[in-house]
Amino acid sequence: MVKDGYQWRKYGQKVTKDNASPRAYFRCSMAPSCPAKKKVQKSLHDKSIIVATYDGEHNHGVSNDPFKPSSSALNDSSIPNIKIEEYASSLIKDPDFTAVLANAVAKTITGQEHKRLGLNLNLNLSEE
DNA sequence: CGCCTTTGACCCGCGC
DNA sequence: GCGCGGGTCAAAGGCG
Repeated sequence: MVKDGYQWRKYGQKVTKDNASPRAYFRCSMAPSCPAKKKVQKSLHDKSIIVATYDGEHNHGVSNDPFKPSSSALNDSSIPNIKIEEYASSLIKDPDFTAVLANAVAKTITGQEHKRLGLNLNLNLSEE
């Protein structure tokens, strides 16, 4: 399972016609009524690429921001199977992620979360 | 003990 | 109106 700083609870899995790989559906479990949703599926022809589609925005604050140095998300427990450098570089090269990163940085500076809509993260991650 | 994943069934919108 | 495809629910079992 791919972790990104939020707590997700899987509520469904479906194999679609245009993608032989099963697609997983996640919902945010940190807040009781959080509209944020997440769909995870493998890329069509490169099975090592995991595509995570985020829908909606979180109602609640982010208690564990994965991009903050003080966060434990990148330090030890979240990504046991790959190198952090590979993880970071694969994220940084993605334009959509850059927007998220910018938002996260802006939030650490301003203390406010900026509005953002659905986004697509193409993570070069291995599946757990 | 509580939260999570799993899995099949159900539901809903759309095209024919 | 029916069939199909995609999204969600909910019960059961597992793991920390």
